[in-house]
Amino acid sequence: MSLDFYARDVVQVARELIGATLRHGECSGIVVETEAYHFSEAACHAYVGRTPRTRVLFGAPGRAYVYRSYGIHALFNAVAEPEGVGAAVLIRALEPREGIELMRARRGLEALEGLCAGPGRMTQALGIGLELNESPLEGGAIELELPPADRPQPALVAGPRVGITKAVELSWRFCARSSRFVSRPWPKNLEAPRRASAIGA
DNA sequence: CATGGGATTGACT
DNA sequence: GTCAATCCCATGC
Repeated sequence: MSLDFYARDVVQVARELIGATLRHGECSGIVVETEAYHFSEAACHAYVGRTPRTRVLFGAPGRAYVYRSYGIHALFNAVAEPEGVGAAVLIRALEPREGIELMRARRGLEALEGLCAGPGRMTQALGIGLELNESPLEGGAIELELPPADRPQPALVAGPRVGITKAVELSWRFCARSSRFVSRPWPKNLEAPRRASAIGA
């Protein structure tokens, strides 16, 4: 997947990453849930500008942004937008594909549906830690591969992002519509995903 | 240098 | 439904 893919509108990248394959070591899965974050809105870490923490968000697209959440969990993002624009796509859930027994061992859980259903659970299942911050998403320890061009893109639903208190009005969370591997049940009133860029919407 | 707040999860009432 | 765990880092004094 070329850098050009990531150097675009982060909301569009978040949509198109649904269906991609995320791989680390022997474990892999299909991305079924993403969220977009852009420096122009307050829920994004890059909202505060360039700091030691957010430097990677403003850096080259197509790299990993991995940070510690609540002192406990590692959350994995793909840096998007051209260099100089702070933005990233949070990968929140996978449909497990390879290395499932290793994922089960790491998670202490048998059920497929629970292995990668949530951003902290997913990184635990795949063994992604903070040391992978800034690593490239192609040719490095972590690989993010777009689905083959002949596979139709799955139907998406969009809704508000999970676990934030600012910029809650943005529908920048995307899920594969019928997937049972998403991090939480979808709200009752489904919202059709927006076609155009939602930056500033 | 002290403080406060999380892009969460799992255990518990 | 509620709540604690746990630590990095941005902020303010």
